Amino acid sequence: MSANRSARHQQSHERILDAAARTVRRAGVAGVGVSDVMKEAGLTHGGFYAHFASRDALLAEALEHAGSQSNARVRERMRARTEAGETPLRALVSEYLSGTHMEALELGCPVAAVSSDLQRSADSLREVSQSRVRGLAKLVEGTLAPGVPAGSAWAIAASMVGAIQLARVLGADGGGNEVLQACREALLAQYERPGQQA
Amino acid sequence: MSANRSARHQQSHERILDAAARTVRRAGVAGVGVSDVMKEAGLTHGGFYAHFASRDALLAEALEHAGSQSNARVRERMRARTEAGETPLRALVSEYLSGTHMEALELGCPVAAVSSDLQRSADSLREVSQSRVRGLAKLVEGTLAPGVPAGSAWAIAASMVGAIQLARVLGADGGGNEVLQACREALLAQYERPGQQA
DNA sequence: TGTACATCAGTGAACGCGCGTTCACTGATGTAC
DNA sequence: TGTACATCAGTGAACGCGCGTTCACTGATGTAC
Repeated sequence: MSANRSARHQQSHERILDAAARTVRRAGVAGVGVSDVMKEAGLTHGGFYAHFASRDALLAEALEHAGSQSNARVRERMRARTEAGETPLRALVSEYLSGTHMEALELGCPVAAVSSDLQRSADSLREVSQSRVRGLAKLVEGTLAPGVPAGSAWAIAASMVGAIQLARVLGADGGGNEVLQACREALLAQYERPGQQA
Repeated sequence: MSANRSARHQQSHERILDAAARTVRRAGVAGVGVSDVMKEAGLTHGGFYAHFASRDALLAEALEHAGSQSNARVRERMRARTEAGETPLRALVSEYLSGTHMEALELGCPVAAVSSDLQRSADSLREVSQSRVRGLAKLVEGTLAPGVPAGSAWAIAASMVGAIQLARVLGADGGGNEVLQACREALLAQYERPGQQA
């Protein structure tokens, strides 16, 4: 069959990465344990070093993975909204600042999930951290109405990241939804121009 | 002299708390080690449990301490600005989103420093986390111009927290200052009304 | 003022535990003839 | 098609280390007379 050794190896690699990408968002950078991740991937800890040079190397790949995964997820959900007539900005804001995203720590935006860790991340994570942050800004930039200065992308990205974090700290039953709503309204009031189309 | 045993004990307690409040912001919740904190307070690790029931108890007190410390610091710096004629909102935004605050992780706002940790904080930290977040919103609320809806405090707090985090990830030489500037401008454009006074 | 005693903040060795990492081994898979 | 061999992904015991926590002890400080 087509399943040569390399393919099996690669499948395991991806399962490990997937588990780590979920774990790092759920438990934070310090909460990623080699044994736990391997167990979640259906393996034992000993085989880890056939896949990654070190825990640090795993973390860097996992962050990258979480970022593109989450990006793809948001973009896809946005598409349904823009096709229904929402402006790109409204689609993004509605998805990113949704109750669903607030509760989906494990599958959500890694920048929001671990930004405090990234602030002080070791050299091995610095690069991927910055590229994830820039990726988020790029995502926002693509939704700006014409005439809105490009620097606004940073203001919007910052609002979204901060809002979902504060909302998560308060919890859904502690005022989190009100925080999200206030931020959605503020962003749309300031940056959405009526009549704009995808 | 007036230095009875209780007073000495209390002085040590405060030095430990101070060290922990700095450490938790610099290194994150997971980065707080009992031995290191005690060493930074000029003591050995063995004496720790005469001061705190557990590491968790220290963390809760340290967060509280960091919060009021940082709050007092911001309020004081704001006073100089409002006395010079700035609106309270501008004073807050200028201080919170300053390069100084970006670089002063250890003495800055603990919500911004450890919010990712707070999102998933254990039960022992949940309460103090939420009260710190609410405290930040209260600080913002006190600066709102008349007529601005109270819910805006959440939008502003979220923007500030997110902005300083993204700026820190990028670093001063990686675009962090631009992020701060974009956020300052966005917030003032949306919420500051000219002619308002402290 | 001086001596004997009680208090108690702080010391440092020791503990059990879980972590990241290593390594000799197993056993399933694919290849050669 | 069948047998012998090579490859290599994954296993699980073991390691050194640093962590949070405990505890018997020290020695400085304050009190009693």
